[in-house]
Amino acid sequence: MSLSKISPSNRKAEFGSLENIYDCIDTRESILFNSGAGAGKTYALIESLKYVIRNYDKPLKKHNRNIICITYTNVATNEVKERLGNTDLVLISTIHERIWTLIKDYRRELVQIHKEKLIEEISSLERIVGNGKEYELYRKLEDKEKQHFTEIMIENRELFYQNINVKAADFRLAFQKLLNDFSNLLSNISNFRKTVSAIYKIDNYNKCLENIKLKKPKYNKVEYNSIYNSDQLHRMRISHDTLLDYGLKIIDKYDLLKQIIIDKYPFIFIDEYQDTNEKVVLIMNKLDKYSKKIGRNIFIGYFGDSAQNIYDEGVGNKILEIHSDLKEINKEFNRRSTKEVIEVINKIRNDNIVQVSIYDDCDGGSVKFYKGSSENVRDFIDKYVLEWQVSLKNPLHCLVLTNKIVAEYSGFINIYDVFASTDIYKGFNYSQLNTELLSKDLSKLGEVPRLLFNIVKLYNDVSKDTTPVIQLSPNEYFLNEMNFLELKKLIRLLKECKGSTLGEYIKSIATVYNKTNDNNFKKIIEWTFGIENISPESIRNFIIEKLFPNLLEDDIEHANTTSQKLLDIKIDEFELWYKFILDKEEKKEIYHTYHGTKGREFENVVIILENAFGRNKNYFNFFFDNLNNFDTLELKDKQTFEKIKNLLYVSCSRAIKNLRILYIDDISNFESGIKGIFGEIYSFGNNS
DNA sequence: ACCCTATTGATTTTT
DNA sequence: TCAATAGGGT
Repeated sequence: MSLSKISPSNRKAEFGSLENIYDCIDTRESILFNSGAGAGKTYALIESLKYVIRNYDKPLKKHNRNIICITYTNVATNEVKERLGNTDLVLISTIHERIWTLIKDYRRELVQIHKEKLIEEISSLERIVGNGKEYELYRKLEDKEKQHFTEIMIENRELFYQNINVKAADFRLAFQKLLNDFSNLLSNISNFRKTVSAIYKIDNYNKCLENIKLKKPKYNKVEYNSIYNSDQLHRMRISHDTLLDYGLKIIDKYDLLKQIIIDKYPFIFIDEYQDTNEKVVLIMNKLDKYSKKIGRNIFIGYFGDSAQNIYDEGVGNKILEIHSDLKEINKEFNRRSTKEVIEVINKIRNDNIVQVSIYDDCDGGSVKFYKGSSENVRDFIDKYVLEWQVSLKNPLHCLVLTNKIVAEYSGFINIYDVFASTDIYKGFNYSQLNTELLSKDLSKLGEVPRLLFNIVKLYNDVSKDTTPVIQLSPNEYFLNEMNFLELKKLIRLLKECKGSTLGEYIKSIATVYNKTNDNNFKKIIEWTFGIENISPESIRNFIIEKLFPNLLEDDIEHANTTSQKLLDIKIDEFELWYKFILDKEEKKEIYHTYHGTKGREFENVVIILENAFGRNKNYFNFFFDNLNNFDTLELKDKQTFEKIKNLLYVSCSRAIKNLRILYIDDISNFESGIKGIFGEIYSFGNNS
């Protein structure tokens, strides 16, 4: 077995970097702990938390104080909780949850900040309408005409939203009569939509301000709910970014709040600092500086790696400009990968952190770079499934760029495509699709995906005899009440439901449901579907209603065929999807997006690389092309370069032992850049 | 054939 | 939001 022997001197050196942190904790000197991929950053974080618990337990408890630990994702929160063990001294959560608990009781102050935000938004919208080219036609109207037009549009909101996704010609048709006096405004529909949206927003915000002023119920508090991805300011609802915004504002504004936080939470730890929002760092900086001003002590520890900053919002290496006077501690050991992998990832990051393995027995891995084409991808993966003798327990992990490709290779592209063609997920809401259909955080599932999840769960649980019956039930109490005979009858009924497609399965369930008088069965089915009237039609209507809100007569056919397509998909495909989001795939090769692998590690990794990413047709080739002339690039290009570098670094550093890269575009223009990092370039497939 | 404008369709990730 | 394309006008 390799990667197991640590020499005493390395062990001592590693402990040394921990001791550096401990010293800073004792002197309350805030730190920036930087370590490369696989350095055991989370380990250092956990050990630091344990150190604080060990040494400050009594005084903290005596004054009812806590340690705060902030992570970037819910998954990471759970991991830290698990690894740290049970303690009520440390409050572990995501930044959003923490900030919200800190500020939510300051209702009046939040409403005040909300009012200021609304006023700010109104004037910013008015500025945009006053200057933007898209609003020119509206701007040219006389004041009276503007008012008239605004009145018409506000009266016909529903019609507007019904037509929000229709093609330009149909949109024009829908509004032609209504806007006879303003037909020139309809010359460009996208501009028209933009203008009207701005008008609606301004109107909403003004009405909201009015309601706050009149002290109407529901307008006396601001709400944050993590399932919304965007603000609904006029409904007093804020989303993730605005929460941080309000947090920063309220902490900036009220010294008393700063003091309370400093008093109650003298130790704050932040995991993956590089991807946390700038505003969080601004908040921490304010707390740090204020604590010094009033002569208190607070320790803030940032743990992360600026070379792994892959999200645009993340603060990255700007952190030192925002939060000054941080003591930097670097850790250069790698406790994840073989030396062959480490050598390559060091070349990618190419900065002051040059990792060495902590293990004496760190060889035995391999890295190879192949050129090929998109037709070769399957063969390439198959080759390594065989060659590396991967198993269900130790599968091959394949990194691709988009969720769509993940869905395709994982075997549920039909599901993905059907959802992508529905009204609520196409166009503007496209990004919502990945959240609501593919998120492994089940609380994020959309309404229809949740319904499908429940149905497939039932199917899966019933077909597997090993599933404890208890899991089928809405609550344990209800099943505990059942006697053996009832239980047997229930299981028999559940097994009667069959079908090879989703539609057939639903039909079969509905048939049994309407035939039987077994209340236990009925309860389970009602709980699964979340509705009381169970019939193929009612389920179908539910799906259509949710996927096509504001349905127009003309589009009913499209909605019908789309929902039929969904119902015609094989249950087997839904099972693949179900196991994918549960992270319980029973396959020898498992697909991820590059971004989705953050913080994880796999023994064998294949990366499918290409030029394009998102809208950018020249992404990864841009990186390899400019490896040697980074200094000559413009600022913006430099930032792009760093982002690509970080993404490549994150993906390649997931590998523990073996790493293969297949580049599926022509690389002849930047071969030397690739060779500089990966060494020899091999050919795969027939285009050599 | 060319120019300009309008329309359409495509995208990573997290809270 | 933005780039590619379709379409209309000359």
